[in-house]
Amino acid sequence: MPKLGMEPIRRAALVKATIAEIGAAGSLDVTVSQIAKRAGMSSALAHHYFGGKDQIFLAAMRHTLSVYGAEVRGALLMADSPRGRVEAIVRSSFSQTSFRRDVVAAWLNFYVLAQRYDDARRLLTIYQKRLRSNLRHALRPDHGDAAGELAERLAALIDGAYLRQSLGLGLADGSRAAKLVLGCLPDAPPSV
Amino acid sequence: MPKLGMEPIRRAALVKATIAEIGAAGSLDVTVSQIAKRAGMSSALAHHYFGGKDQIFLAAMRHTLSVYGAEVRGALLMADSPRGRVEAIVRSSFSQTSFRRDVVAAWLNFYVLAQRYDDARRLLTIYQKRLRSNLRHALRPDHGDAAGELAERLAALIDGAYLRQSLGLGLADGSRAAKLVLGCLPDAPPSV
Amino acid sequence: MPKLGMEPIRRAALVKATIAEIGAAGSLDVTVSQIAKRAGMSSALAHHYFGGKDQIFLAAMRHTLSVYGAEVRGALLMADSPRGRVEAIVRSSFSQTSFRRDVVAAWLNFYVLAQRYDDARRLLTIYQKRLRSNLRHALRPDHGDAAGELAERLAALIDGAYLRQSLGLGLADGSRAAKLVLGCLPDAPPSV
Amino acid sequence: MPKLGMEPIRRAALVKATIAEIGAAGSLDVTVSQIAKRAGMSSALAHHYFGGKDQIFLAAMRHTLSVYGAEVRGALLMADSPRGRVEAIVRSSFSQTSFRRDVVAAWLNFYVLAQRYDDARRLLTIYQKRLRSNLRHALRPDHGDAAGELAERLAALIDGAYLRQSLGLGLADGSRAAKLVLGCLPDAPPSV
DNA sequence: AATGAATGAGCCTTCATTCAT
DNA sequence: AATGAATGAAGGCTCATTCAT
Repeated sequence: MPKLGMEPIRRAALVKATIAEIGAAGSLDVTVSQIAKRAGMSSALAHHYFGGKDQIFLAAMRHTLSVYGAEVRGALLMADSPRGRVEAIVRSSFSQTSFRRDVVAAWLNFYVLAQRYDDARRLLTIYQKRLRSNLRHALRPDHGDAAGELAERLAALIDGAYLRQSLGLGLADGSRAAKLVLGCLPDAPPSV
Repeated sequence: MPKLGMEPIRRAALVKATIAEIGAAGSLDVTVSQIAKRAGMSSALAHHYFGGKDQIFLAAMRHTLSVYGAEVRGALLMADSPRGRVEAIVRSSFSQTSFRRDVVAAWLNFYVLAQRYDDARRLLTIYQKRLRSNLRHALRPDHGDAAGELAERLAALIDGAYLRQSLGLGLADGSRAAKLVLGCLPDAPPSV
Repeated sequence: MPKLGMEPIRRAALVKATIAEIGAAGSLDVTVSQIAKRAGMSSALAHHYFGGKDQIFLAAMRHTLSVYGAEVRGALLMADSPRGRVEAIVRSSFSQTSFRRDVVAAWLNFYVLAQRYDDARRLLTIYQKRLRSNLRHALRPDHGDAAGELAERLAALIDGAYLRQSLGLGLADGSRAAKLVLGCLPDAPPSV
Repeated sequence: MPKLGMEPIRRAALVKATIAEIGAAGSLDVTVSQIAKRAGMSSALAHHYFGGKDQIFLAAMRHTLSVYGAEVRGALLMADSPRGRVEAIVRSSFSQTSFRRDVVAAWLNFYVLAQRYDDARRLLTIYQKRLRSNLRHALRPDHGDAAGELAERLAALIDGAYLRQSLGLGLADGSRAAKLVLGCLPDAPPSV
């Protein structure tokens, strides 16, 4: 029963299915047919809307990172102190949307994708830069010149926690992961 | 002209070639033929010695992690203070053998492998446990009860730095990465 | 906003687009979508009007051959001597409408089509017969019993020139091709 | 039962099967699997030896034209007069090896292939050039300056006869085709 | 009249793996 | 010890065709 304006619906379904499928397989060795099937359509249609497997992956990446970005921005709006802003960023990283098993597995594989496709690398690089930049700004008021290095460290810690989670070892609880990361900050601002 | 004792030589060549090939491709999408070719033999022989592709990958993982482990042990022998031991561990993680572009790429893909094969997961889990354990022991004298959490944090930082390196963003210089990680430690032992 | 009498317009557009597309591709490996796009409509509509790909091809063939046939008839009307009639036929074969690069490429592919579809073979067979018959009639007055063989030879020469043209080697100039063909005729009628 | 030195055997079998298959289908719409099956092997092996479909086609072309070329050269050796040399060339073109139904169908499709691949075009162009050159040389002694034009004409006639044969109309008998072509020559040398 | 939506079927190609030598 | 030969299985992608609107 074909209707009009199916495109965005189909694309969204495929993106969602892609993440789920990568998560389930734990790798990019996922067939377009599997993805399409999970999304409830034929593989031909998936090709029709995305043009190819790579672009499906790319779209899934973009989606994942943009959802994460939106979550960070949302959390930042709620924060009312520098320290609160830092915590908002870190907690967003371990929210229930982003720290789910399959999303983390997909995220890990995006790093693999980035080794092959410039587009993917660019996306991840931007994400890394933005994360550090957000942290730096939030850290500056309390930590001054140390903000840069601290941001770098927090960011690396976040990624490290993700990696651990991907092994299924972690910290299943996002809030414990957040605590581990935040513990890295000097209790009191360096000056004053 | 059959030669004697070729087996260990062939296996070593294949393991080395596997890491190089994964590094070059940036993913596990590497054919046995490619690996065998780089190792200077037929793909049939590679199968003969390892039984299958998965086992080649596993062997490459084992090799990488065991080299790393040996390096850590070696560095620990040289250290003469608790703090020195911590630094030894961290520095080993960023040594020129382990922090090379292709080795890091391979390492990243081992995490992907771990999603699929229990053997691989076990290897990585052991590595993670041993790393934390080593760090904990080295930290205990100076940091007491905080050692556990600090070890966790240092370990995550190391992995995070690797991830960054895999994007080619890093810290090409291992010593800078080490500094970043070590900076996480309280300058002075908590209790004096 | 349905329009009336669109059918002949659409069909004509599709036929024209088909020849152009075959000419551009140099083969029958042309998708219905390509044809439809060039004709400014959806592929579904092309199917609606023609029923299927084969029939689109057939229609393009019919059109090409019938245009050629019309041109020959027109030229014959102008001729006022037996020899003139022969020349008219030959010149029509190399007219600017028929001897264009893409039309020749399409024509070549019609021979391929004729290997597969009886309808196509029938069309080409009729064209061949008619060409020979026209030539024979025009040759009879001057060449008597030799007319049959001469007709056969002229017809083969024409096709040979087309084949050459399809390689892009030709005789880009149709008039030179005509001269080559006509040179085959004995300068003076055999008897008298 | 794998043996050594299979490559030339396999390649030859594939080339032969390709011509047969194209001949049977009447077009290039032939799958690698069909060809491989007829040649008694898997399609994977066909790819292994040729690298791809196009190259299989190219090889079939090369083979066909080189067999034809060899036949012409052989016939020329036997001829002992200029006129005999001309006849040798023409007769070779209609020999039982070259004028078979399937070979002619394949030959026709090579012209189609030439529209797409430069390599194919080059092959056919060379064949055309060589044919004309051979004819010119053989005609020169008897026909002097007219040799060029006569050669052109004979060559076109030969191709035209092939085209007719491809429709299944012809001249099933090669010797009648040869007679038709040779009849184009002035009975007596122009100057005596 | 016209089209976007949708799919089943099929093809080229790749690859891990096996086997006889 | 070592390899060329060989294949089954599978995947990405294309396309003619149909259908509901």
